[in-house]
Amino acid sequence: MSYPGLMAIDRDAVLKAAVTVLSRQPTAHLDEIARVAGISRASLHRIFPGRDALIREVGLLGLRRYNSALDTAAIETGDTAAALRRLVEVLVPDAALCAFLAGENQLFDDPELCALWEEQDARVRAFFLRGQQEGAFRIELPAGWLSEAFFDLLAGVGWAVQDGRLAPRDSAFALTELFLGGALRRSTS
Amino acid sequence: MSYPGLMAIDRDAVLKAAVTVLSRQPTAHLDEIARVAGISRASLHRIFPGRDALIREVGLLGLRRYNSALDTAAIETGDTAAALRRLVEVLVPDAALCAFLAGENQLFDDPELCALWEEQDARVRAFFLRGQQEGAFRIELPAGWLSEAFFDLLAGVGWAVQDGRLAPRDSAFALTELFLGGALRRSTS
DNA sequence: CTCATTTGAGACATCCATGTCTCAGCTGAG
DNA sequence: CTCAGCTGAGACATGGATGTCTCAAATGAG
Repeated sequence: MSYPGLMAIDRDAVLKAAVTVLSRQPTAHLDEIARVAGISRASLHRIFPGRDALIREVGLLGLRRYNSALDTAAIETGDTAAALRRLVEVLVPDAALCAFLAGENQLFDDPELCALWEEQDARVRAFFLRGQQEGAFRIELPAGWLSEAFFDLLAGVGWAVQDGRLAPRDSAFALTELFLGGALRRSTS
Repeated sequence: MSYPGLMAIDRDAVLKAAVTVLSRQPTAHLDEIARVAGISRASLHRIFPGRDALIREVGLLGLRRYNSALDTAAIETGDTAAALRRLVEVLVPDAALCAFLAGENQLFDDPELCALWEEQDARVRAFFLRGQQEGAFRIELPAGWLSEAFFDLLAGVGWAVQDGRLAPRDSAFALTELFLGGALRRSTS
């Protein structure tokens, strides 16, 4: 007998494969995605009704992961700089997923996804605003820009890691240090 | 009588329109690009043989602008931090073009474009390496990562400005300050 | 083993963007 | 005005990805 849960397992594996392919090549064919996922195009169609549905699911997965990362890092709690370091640690493994989100602007035509994103982005903006009010983050830079730039760098980490230009081991450090401390060396003379 | 130069004028205007559309929606139809450019699809096809040719031209334009920006900013000359500030000033007006480049990974299938990019990226990497050796940039962060992160942030500026989330007037400051100084406020207590 | 279920390979049909063509209208030089 | 050339609108063909189907092979429970 087959139980409905079986497909759920496949779904996750397929979604993961889809992220791998789509984050680099948003226009990749379904054949390619199916190949990387190790299933046939027919089975891919059995799991997801069509391309749009697949893309949407990947987007939803990304937003859910991002949101749960905000929870796990407890960004509303305690020192904001420390919270950001936690957030990076949690988020870096899903950097490719965020890279996909960053590159797929068309995805926000969907009202539900758009609303979800807006909600989460507001949360991150509020986080940076709190950090500014508490004196941790610079006030010359708009909180909205900090939020967006952080996400852009996260996506950049995702691309760099996938292409082998950045070691996964170093990615969290590279992101945290550059974003928080900047490229400029502090004069220690 | 018509002179060959006339089409060159149209080319630039069309390319500019194409950048506007494609940087946000890489899969935009030619009809949409033609509409934004204010010409018919037929004329668009008269200027560029096809979609691939158009995309390629936009990519080439981006690479050329990026390269000439490196020249204009004279990144091989003098203080590296000051050079980076100059580079940002020169590059920010073309941020949308860089956003297009950042999102169009498939573009580097073309050997010529790929070689051009590699050449320019090496130049930027050398710039950051020089800055590190001169004590201006932090040595904990790989020069390659600095180069890539800079470009990612530049693309982020392009997207943010196009969507009205960042004022063009503030974009150079936002980019320079975040990249060089980071988000963390220096303790002045 | 037996049978129900699932999967994969392939053959279609369909849709849509692209590429090509024609022709009428406009423009600008003479 | 006259005419050559450019442009836009639209029709049409084409190609390629997608969506749907069938059937044989593999799987796996009993």
